[in-house]
Parts: sequence; C-alpha cells; structure tokens
Amino acid sequence: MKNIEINGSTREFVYQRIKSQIINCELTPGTKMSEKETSDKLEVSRTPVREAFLTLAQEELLRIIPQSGTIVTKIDLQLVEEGRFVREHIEKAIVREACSKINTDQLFQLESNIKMQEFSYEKGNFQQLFELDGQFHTILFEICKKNRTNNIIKQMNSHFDRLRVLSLATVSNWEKVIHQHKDIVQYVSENKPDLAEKTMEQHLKLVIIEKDELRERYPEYF
Amino acid sequence: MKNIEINGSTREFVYQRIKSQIINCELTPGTKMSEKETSDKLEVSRTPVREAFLTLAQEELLRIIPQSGTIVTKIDLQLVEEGRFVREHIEKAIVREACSKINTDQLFQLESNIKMQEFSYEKGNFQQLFELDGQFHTILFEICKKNRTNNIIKQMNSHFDRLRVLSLATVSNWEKVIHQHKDIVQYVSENKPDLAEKTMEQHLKLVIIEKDELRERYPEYF
DNA sequence: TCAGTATAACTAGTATGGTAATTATACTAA
DNA sequence: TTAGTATAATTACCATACTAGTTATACTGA
Repeated sequence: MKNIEINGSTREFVYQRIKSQIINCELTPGTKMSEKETSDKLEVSRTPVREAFLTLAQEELLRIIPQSGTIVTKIDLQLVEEGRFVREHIEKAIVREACSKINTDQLFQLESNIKMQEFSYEKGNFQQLFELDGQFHTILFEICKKNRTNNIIKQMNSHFDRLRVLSLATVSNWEKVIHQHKDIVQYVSENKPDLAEKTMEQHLKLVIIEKDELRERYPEYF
Repeated sequence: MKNIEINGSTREFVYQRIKSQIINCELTPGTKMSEKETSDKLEVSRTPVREAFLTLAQEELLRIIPQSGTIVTKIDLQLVEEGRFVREHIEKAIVREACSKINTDQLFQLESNIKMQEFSYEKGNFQQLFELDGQFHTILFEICKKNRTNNIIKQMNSHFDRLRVLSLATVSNWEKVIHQHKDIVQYVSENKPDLAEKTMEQHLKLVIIEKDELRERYPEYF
C-alpha cells in the first residue's frame, strides 16, 4: 500500500496536473503562468508549485525567466525531430534485442495486449486502443530491461504529443497498426531480428504528422 | 554567500557542486545526505539545496526517501547498460547523419579538435585530451542539430562516469582513440556512412570497463 | 500628444518557521 | 539482560515572509 502512494505528495499532484494540461493543450503554448496564480488556483502553497514548475522546465514544457515570469513553451519542431530520431533508432534496436531475450510469459503479455487491441477496435474504443498501443511498446522495453530508456523517450516526445493533440490526429488506419503489432510479435517470437526491425521502422512511420499545416493554423504556438 | 558564476543562482551553484562531487566519488555511493547539513556546509538556505536535490534525484544521482533521508544512489549497472545501449545506437545514427549534413566550417572544427588532441597527447596532458574527446562527439551532435540528445545521453551515463572514476581508468591506448577519431572525420567528410558507423561502433567498444572487479573491490557501492 | 521618469505592482529566488512522518535513543518492566 | 515502549531527535514536506529584479502604470513637463 505504502509503495503505491509513495508519490502522493502535493508537488507530484501539481506536476501531474500541469503536465497533463500542457500536453492536452488546455494550457496552450505561450500561455503566461505564475507560481502565485497557480498556487491560488490549486489552493496549495507556492513551494510545491514552484518545485513542479522546475521539473516541467527541465522537461522543456515550461520556460522560467528569472524574476520575470513563466510561460508554457512553444512547440519546438527541432525537439520534435530529436524525439522522433531517438525513438526510431532505439525502438529498432529494442525489437532486435527483444528477439533474443523474450520469454514465454512476456510473449503471452504481448499476445494478450494485441487481443485487447482487437477487442477495443471492434468496440470502437479508440481511447483505450491508443493506451494499449503505448503499453505494447512499453512491454518491448521491459523485455530488454530498459524501462528508463522508454521513459526518457516518452519525455523527449512531449512536444510531439502536443502536435498530435492539435492535429486531432486519430489514427486513420488502426487495422494496419494492429497488423504491424502482430507481425512484430511474430518476428520477435520467431527470433527474426531483421524482419522485426524492418516492420518496426515502417510502423513508426505511420505516426508522422503534417506539421506545416498546423504551423499555418496556429502560428502563435510555434 | 554570493560565490556564483554559471547561471548565477544559488540553486545552480549547489546543483553543480553536489553533482560534481557525486560523479567524482568524493561523495561515495550510499552516503547519507540531508538538506540541512548541506545548507549549513555551503552556507546557503535549505530552499536552493532542496531544489538542487530534487533535480539530482531525477537524474538518479540522489535518492530522496520522504520524511526520512537522502542518500547518494549506489551505482546501478542496469542503468550503466542502458546508457551504453543508447549511446551506441544513437552515436552510430549520428555519424551516419553527419555524413550528409556536415559543412566546411564544421569539418574544420573537427579537424582542429583532432590537431589539439594530438598536441595534448604529445604533451602528456591527458586531462585535456579527455575533454577534447568529449567535445569531438559533441561537435558531431551539433552537426546534426541534436544537442539535447547529446545532453540526455550524457545524463544517462553519469553512473558509468562514476565507474570510470572508481576504476581510475585512464585510457590505455590514446593513439588508437585518436586514430579512430581521424578515421571517423575522414569517412564523414567523404560521405561514407557505412564506414563511419562501423568505425564509431568499434570506437565505442574501447571504453568498456571491467565491472566485476570493481564490484568486488567496492561491494558497498553497488 | 508624447517622451521620459518615478513609482507601484508583480515575478521568481531565497530564507525560515512549523508539520508530520520516520528513526534513533532512553527508559521501564519482566 | 532483554523486549517493549515512550520519548527525543532528525528528516523531508509544506507554508509563508522577505528580497531583488523586472515590468506595467501613472504622472510630469513640454
């Protein structure tokens, strides 16, 4: 029990809330913030708010200008590209490594995940499908015992997440996505690293977003 | 105390100092810390110390146990492996990309860096040689406009840095290292990505450290 | 009307006091 | 002596006061 609520601190609460609002663009890029305003709104003191701000600044979701103010960072397309770059090369290496490291229990996890993906797809529950997609990739990292790497990649892609929200990008072809997941699992379980890597590479190309259009529609966000 | 230089803030001063002490193992893995003790020692208040601690905890150099205490993290060989893994795959991709992106000014920077490496080697200034080695790789990341990625990789390798300090690992064969640097620059400038990547891969294998011996010598650090 | 300036309001940075949880210590009783 | 318990000391967490730097505002004078 204690282990679960180990981070029930006010600081963590504020951090999660603000982070969520930024990524969902409820706090739009460029929005002015202040420790006092936020602490009043959330009815906590400045200290945990300030500490949450500092963390978010390190993740480049906030920019703190000393003695002046704090703003929600604008979407940095260079950072988006770095996130994409790292994800591509690391995920390709991960599926290769997974081929030789996977055990039966982990294979079962992947297969179960895909079954649930199919179920969610049939039911039209795309929100859950999106989460299962994330979990699928997380399982691959866990197989390789590289959980931190996954977290860092997720952090590097927070600006991309905002792009996705802005574009209202619902995946257009979930069928293809799920099929690729199936292929990846098959190749990993059959220890075929080249095919697994190739499939992952194509899989990652599905999530490319049309940036120019968004930059025209929301110039003040970039 | 207003003895500050880099970002100016007390927080940054404390952060840099503690981080440096941890990486150089002046604060050994497992050492007990406390906000108050550190603030007294550095003659600052608890606030900037606390904020520096939080940052260092996110970088897994400190572990904060709520209401209990703070300790210098032990060396996590799994994290070391993750850092190595990410560095290997990203640096290989970086040299490939550098082949098509490098311009004459950047080529000059790389060549100058190598000249200075040779000079430092002749003079026996291995400390400077070590720093030039780091700068060499940094230039490659800059060519690809992926500075953040470089910083994140450096952060992921802080536990490895401690291993290196403990092992007193002075590079045994700088000549080979410098020669590989030369080869990489040549292949990048001649737009030969396969050879550049291959050389980088071998280059990174030179810095592998004998972990088992260290774990025997300093069991309390792991 | 407008430029320049003094001033007020606001910001993040720092210092410090109090709180609750944990841990070490001293004491009591068998 | 030892196990159990009450107590003291220590810790990180949170709230708040104060400082110094920045920015907006009102005022002054031409």
